[in-house]
Amino acid sequence: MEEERETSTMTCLTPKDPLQSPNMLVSQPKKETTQTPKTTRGRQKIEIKIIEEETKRQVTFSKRRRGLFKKSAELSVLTGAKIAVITFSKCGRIYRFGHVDALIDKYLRKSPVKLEGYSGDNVADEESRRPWWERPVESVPEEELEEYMAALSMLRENIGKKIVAMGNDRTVEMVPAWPINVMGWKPPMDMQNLENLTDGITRCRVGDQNGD
Amino acid sequence: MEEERETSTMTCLTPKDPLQSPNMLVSQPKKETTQTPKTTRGRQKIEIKIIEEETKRQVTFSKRRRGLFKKSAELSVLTGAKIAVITFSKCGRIYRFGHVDALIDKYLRKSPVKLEGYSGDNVADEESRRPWWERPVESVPEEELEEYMAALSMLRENIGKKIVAMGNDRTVEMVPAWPINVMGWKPPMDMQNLENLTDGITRCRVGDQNGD
DNA sequence: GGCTATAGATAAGA
DNA sequence: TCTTATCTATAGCC
Repeated sequence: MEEERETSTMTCLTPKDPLQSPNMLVSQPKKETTQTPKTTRGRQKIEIKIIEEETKRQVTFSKRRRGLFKKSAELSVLTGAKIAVITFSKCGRIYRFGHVDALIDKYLRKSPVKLEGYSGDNVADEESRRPWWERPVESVPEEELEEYMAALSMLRENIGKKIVAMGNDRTVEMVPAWPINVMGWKPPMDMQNLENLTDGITRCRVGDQNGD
Repeated sequence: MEEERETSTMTCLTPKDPLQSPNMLVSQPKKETTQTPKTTRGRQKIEIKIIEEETKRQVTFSKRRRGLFKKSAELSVLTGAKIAVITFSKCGRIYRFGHVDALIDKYLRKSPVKLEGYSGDNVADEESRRPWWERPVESVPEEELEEYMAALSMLRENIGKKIVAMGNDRTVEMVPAWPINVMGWKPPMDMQNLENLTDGITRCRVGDQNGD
């Protein structure tokens, strides 16, 4: 892979291979003749760099975002992982995948509850490495916990709901019943469990079983 | 595409095509003969459903997560979008892509600053739909703003740094200088700008130019 | 981890 | 949007 088929590292519009006789389709016993009778150029290799052309960039963003979300959904279903994706398009439009709010929440909970006063990495005791909901309340400085939880629940509320309320600006909500709802791609029945993508809190502790 | 090549919707280990003469490689003028002399089965079509087998699932998670992150990086570079991906593997190990903390922060900022007292969706005035940093301070209830910002910066601090401090548990930090750092895939020079993935605040207002 | 061959994603063009 | 031809990701193995 990555075999550098040719020196197409400059532009990808090398003006060769001019598509002759555009009426021949597949299953043509193409030999080593230099001419390839095709109807289109097919997918061209592109350089991974900013696409300057406005229209082209939008098309690419749309296609690839769709692809990315589909991949996310597949990974999620195949492996049972919880996944969240947020994209900000170049001009601030937001697309989300997966129940981002719940995941962010979950994500934040994995952080140690101690904040400024956190003494460093030598806190190796199991206690601080557990998600807070499994931790005895006493092990946490009261004020911090309260503030933290308040912040969390506050933020959680907002993340999930308020974005939707902004539907009339350029922010786009991308969390339907189906994480992906692209045309021509209907999720198989097996993907129904994507619904629980971020439902509730998995009781699986940090370091409980094997890693993956 | 999606041509349902055969009824392989059950398992993917249909015991046919037993790999005969495994010494022939590519550029073989394969005709419509039923037998395909290959060295491997190649990629097999799989059903998108939970992979029960532990080992297999882990391998798939690893491969596909890598692919997902690569796709994310590409999308980001190609279109200039800011992207964050968080994955929780089945047993709580966290993988992040992109500067998630900054993006979450940015994401949160798009939410209306008013919290509990928020009067609903009828707040159509431009003011509330702008990111807060472009909003006159007077338009925001003082206490709320203060609390909100405090929470944000607090969380921001944590998200980025504390997770790293947990390196000795099963949580894995995936935000190197390079969003992707997979073996055999070295980012082209053009991808250097991934560094700024979430740097600073884009001055692009909501609804400023064209959407994408 | 690395290798093949195939499944799947997608750049161009219509 | 829809199609086509290619490029790229990855399932099954070692």
